[in-house]
Amino acid sequence: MQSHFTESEFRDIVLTTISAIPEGKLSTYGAIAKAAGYPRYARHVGQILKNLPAHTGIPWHRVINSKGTSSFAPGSERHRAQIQRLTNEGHPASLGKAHLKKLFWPEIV
DNA sequence: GATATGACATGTT
DNA sequence: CAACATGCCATAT
Repeated sequence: MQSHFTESEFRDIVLTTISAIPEGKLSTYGAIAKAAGYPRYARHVGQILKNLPAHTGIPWHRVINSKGTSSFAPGSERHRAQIQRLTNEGHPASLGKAHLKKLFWPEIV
């Protein structure tokens, strides 16, 4: 696969995939990458979301790391925002791996 | 090209 | 459970 990123094909499919996460469910960077058809591109999923505008329809807050935690620096604005929204959608403050597995979203678009 | 850097993941200590 | 080590791969310097 060489650099698909030039055409932003990867970016589009990733955002589409994330948009498909049902409310109340969660997913991880790795799972999104995989579902999008790019295994091992977990870091890049993060890179894409990082450059995402603050106000967007993309449910970026439903994407967390494999530990079940927000991948932000504690105390940062986005970190709180994510936790806030997740709590809002009915998730416990601290997500264990078991919990994460239950609410996981493994579907292919 | 070489090195450093990431909203990551997984396996060992 | 936490800290560390490796693997991963595009981007930036």
